[in-house]
Amino acid sequence: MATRNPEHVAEPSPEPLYGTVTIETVAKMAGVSISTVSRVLSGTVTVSAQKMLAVETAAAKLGYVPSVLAQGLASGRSKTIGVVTQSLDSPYYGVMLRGIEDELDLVGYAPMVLSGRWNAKEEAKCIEILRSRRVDGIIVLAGRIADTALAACASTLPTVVTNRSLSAPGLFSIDTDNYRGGFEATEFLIESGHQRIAFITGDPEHADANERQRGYRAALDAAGIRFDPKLVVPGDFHELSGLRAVDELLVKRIQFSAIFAANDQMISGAALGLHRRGLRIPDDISLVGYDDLPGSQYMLPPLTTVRQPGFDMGRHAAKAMMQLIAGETPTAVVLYPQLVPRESTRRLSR
Amino acid sequence: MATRNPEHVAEPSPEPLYGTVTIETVAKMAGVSISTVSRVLSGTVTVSAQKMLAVETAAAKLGYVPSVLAQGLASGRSKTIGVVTQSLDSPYYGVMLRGIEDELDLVGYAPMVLSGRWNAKEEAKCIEILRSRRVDGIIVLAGRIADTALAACASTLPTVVTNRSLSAPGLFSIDTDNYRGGFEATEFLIESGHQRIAFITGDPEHADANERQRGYRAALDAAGIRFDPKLVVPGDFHELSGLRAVDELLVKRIQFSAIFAANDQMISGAALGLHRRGLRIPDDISLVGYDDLPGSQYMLPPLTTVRQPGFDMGRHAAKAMMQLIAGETPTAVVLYPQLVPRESTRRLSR
DNA sequence: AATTTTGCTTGAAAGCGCTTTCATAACTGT
DNA sequence: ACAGTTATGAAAGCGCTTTCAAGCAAAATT
Repeated sequence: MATRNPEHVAEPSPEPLYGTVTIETVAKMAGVSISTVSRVLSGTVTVSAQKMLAVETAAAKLGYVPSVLAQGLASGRSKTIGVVTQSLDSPYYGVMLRGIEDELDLVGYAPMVLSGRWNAKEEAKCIEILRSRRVDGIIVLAGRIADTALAACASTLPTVVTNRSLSAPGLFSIDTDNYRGGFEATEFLIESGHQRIAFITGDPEHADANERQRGYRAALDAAGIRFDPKLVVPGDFHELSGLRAVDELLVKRIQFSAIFAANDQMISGAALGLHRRGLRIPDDISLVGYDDLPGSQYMLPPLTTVRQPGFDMGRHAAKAMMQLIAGETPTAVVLYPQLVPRESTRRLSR
Repeated sequence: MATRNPEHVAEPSPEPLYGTVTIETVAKMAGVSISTVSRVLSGTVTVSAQKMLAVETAAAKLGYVPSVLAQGLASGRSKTIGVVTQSLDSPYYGVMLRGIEDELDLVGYAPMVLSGRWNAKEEAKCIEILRSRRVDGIIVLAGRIADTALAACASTLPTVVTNRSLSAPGLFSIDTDNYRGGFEATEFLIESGHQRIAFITGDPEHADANERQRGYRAALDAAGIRFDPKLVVPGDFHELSGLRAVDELLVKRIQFSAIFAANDQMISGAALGLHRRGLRIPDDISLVGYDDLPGSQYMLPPLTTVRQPGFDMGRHAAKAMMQLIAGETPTAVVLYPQLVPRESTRRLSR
């Protein structure tokens, strides 16, 4: 909206170059001090309607975009929240990121997402980078970094961690009841008549995976089914480990009628493994996953799984972060996993 | 040359509080000026070995982490590249993000990823936000934003756009040959004996989707197969639209022996649609997708698809950005899509 | 009615933590 | 001894926020 009339323009700057227009430019054009411009923009202090209008007009005319960098330096708040995820292309964490982004967007914050590439060392590096960029807080999604390291981080910067439970000053953790999720999944299978239920574990470094396994075990106990360690096969959350797990089970000729895996991705691998051996789902083997990834309802057959409220967890993590920053104690919310029965399981009649 | 401090002993400072340790703290402890500290840290100018050591020791002892914010303000370079993606949980763009992150990491830059949520307006908003944060450049992944808007952006800030081809000053675009990918996928099907090949389109706002369709059409022509508009069903890149497309095809009783979709996600939906109707893959219908998402090799059956070098595209986009920032003209690279035959297609014997 | 108090708007100025001239001082070599 | 190098510190910003105190009009006091 810049006037092209040269006589009205003081500076011969027809194309307002970004980065060139500063608060001072606006102040001059509006005929006020930069303090006033700052006040109008932040809206913290009352400014006369007349000057307010002048400033707003000038800012609009110049296409003024305040430098968040400068604001951050001056105010000590960068309006940025660092987020450490496992991988930028992880479907599960992706959903959580969406929740975080949505929530932060609402309050004028932006996330800076870095990935730890599934190892604690990289995560620590991410945190260091985020620190150097003076983020106002850090959200760690799951994370393999040690609890102590996280607590140390929290002692100097508001920190929120998801998918695990621990407490420390300045630290807020948000988790779902993985034990319960594991229990319900297993229980569902048992109620459907399954007795020989294999379990593919997640990465033992992730507490949530272990909790799910504990739930599996407890459901077995509750039903009076003897726990058979041969039915538990290690996995690492990725598809390939699910495929391998099935191979192992089959090669060792271990009997089972159902598989419960600590996440959907591994079940997906397991499904392929079964397919390769000519076994059908759910006719021969029933499958239950964990997470309910966006793609899981499109698996063939659609996967019975335990839904993790990833999006909501992301939102809550971001909300908690804002509260932490405001000096409040975040309100603890309880998020429950929920079994979503679909078509990868069948009732065993015998 | 003598230390101003009679006793050159540093403060104990047992718990170095982040944000409290500034360049000045380091300078004092090392007994030099802040200029020297800055020079040691940036390594741009030679500093005597003695002072260098003193500075490095002090910095290490204090746990000094420079403020990238302040550096950015002072130097005009924020060391941050803005990235506009479609959605933070999109599997395809996720892979590209990984490529970008990896490459930027190498040169000390960090990405700030924002998502346009599949619409041009939000994308424009993202760009505005990134601008306000004074990013040194913007990478747009695909994007629905108008070419002109992108060109305008590029005129004031180094810009790289993927998955589409256009040129403007300060703008670099990197794309794969979608026409060719579409052609090869279709050709593969034709060579396997298929004649009635349905096509599920992508979002017409994305140029790459249209190119793939053009390739489909061309392959048909090349083989002398009459193009039947009834075989082309609209999609929007998401799974559900693939499911709906199959429904439509089936309800209308249109004959076809294969489906080629503009991306893997839609094929996944289509597969479910076929499954629901009792049709088997590839026995009854052959399927070819596009992208080769991480999960596609675990589909049941594993999907024949056209691999997009997403990771490499991300890397090259980031590399090009660095060149743009350095004032160089990015070296154009050609990335080719590649057909990956798997098990969702079968040879038609007749 | 005259004067003091209160409350509000406003500009000047001091940073925030760095980079980057610029000028000075300390060394070279000839 | 004089120009030519270097290493170094002082100081001027970068674009904002945020005291601080001044200015001033309205309200309260005498």
